[in-house]
Amino acid sequence: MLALSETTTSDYIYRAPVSTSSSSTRAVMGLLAKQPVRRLSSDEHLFHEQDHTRQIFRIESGVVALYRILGNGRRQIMSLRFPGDVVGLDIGANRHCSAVAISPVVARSTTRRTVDSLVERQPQAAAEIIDLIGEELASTRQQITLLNRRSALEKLAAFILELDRRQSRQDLVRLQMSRTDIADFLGLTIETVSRNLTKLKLRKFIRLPDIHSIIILDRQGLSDLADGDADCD
Amino acid sequence: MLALSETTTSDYIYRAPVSTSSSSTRAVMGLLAKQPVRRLSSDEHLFHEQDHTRQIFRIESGVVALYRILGNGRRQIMSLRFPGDVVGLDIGANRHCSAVAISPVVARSTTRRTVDSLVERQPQAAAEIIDLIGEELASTRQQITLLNRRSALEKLAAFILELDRRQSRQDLVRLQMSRTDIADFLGLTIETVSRNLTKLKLRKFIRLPDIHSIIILDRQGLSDLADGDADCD
DNA sequence: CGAACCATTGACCATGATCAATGATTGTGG
DNA sequence: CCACAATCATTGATCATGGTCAATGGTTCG
Repeated sequence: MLALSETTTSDYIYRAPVSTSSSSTRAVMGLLAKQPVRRLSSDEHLFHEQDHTRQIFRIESGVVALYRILGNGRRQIMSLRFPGDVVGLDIGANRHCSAVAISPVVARSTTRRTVDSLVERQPQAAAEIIDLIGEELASTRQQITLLNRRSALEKLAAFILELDRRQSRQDLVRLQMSRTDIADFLGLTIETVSRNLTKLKLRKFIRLPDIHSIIILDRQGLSDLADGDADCD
Repeated sequence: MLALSETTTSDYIYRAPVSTSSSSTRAVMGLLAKQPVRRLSSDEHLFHEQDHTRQIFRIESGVVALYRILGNGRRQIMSLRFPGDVVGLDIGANRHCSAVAISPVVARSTTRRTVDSLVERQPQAAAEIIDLIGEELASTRQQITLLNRRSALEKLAAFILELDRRQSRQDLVRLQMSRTDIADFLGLTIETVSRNLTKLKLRKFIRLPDIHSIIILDRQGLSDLADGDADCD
């Protein structure tokens, strides 16, 4: 989905956040930074739900979706992971979710084993892992508040702002994914996504210069919507 | 998890699961087990969203809700924690959610500082913490699949089965919480909860001997509903 | 016994899913 | 390079689920 030649440089490339947060060493991140890059094309899997062994990835560019297939056959995207994010750390017994590139992705990866032995040599690295999983937990909780009891319009407003935040762009948001991906992430249908994007456009909150781009015109308006402080429908 | 043969009195008390899973030492759990018990009554908070310091609890009996207040004033319960579960480990920067007892609760608690110094002395304890947070992550993801794209009836069926699993009862499920709590957990209104409970009753999937108890009559039927394999509406 | 709270039930309505048709964009082979 | 196919996005019409408002019933506590 989505061509995207990274030739034209960073226009389509999310930037890795400077340095996420808090504490600890950067031992695990440092380890990952030394790995060779690996390129995945759209729809290529990082790992599957049922995999026993699981590699650990750090995303350099592109978007990765963590998803699960529900009983009714629907795909629920639990989390979107962007450049700078680590994917696959949530190991242990069975974490049952799959990871797939929903845009061309560049990532560096290592094995669980390597990370484990790193922790053995540098016990403080465990604190970093705890931080990283904690971030994933926070993002998953955020997803719950995004999904629940919010109208389609509110979900989309929040989604656009989140993308913008992650891309550290001022106005131009690159979607880098299909309407289906957005729908599966927000728990909507593609029709509803489409309708509410045009609704945001009609309200002059955004412009849609092309199908994979959004220009934010009224950040405050979007923000009010996303927070549920909306004045009306 | 489970087995539970308790007698008399504790009819309303969940038992802690024997030993959750997998790996590592039980150093943190051991530390918690040595703490004095603390009793909280319904609606008493373990901690608030904005708290800086945060204690770490192990629930002995009762139910704790992790929740957040959304912009529209609604309460979203992100996670229900039962006996044997640890609450408050998801520290780090700001995890922004509050924890409240929604039934009388008995818990043991310690401070973050104590756990940290334990990890300093026994680095392997970090692996246990990673496991515990990983469990919380898994449960939060489970909550997403429960919330999203499921009908009210499906949510309730899944909820009842989950409670049953946690109480290791065969047929009798003690709710130990109000309809409002259930609604805030499932992302529904109390009216919808009520209506769909009676719908399950009419279909002979459950009985409702009293307002805080459910008797499972057709586990397979509930299971089919919860998995979305349902035959019809 | 009455008051307060919680749960149930009903009537109505709005949001979003579904079904269906049309447009737009991309990819492929002649 | 164009034509066709295939995929994806948009828009419309209809309907069902669940939210809201409102009234009633049941339980508990003073």
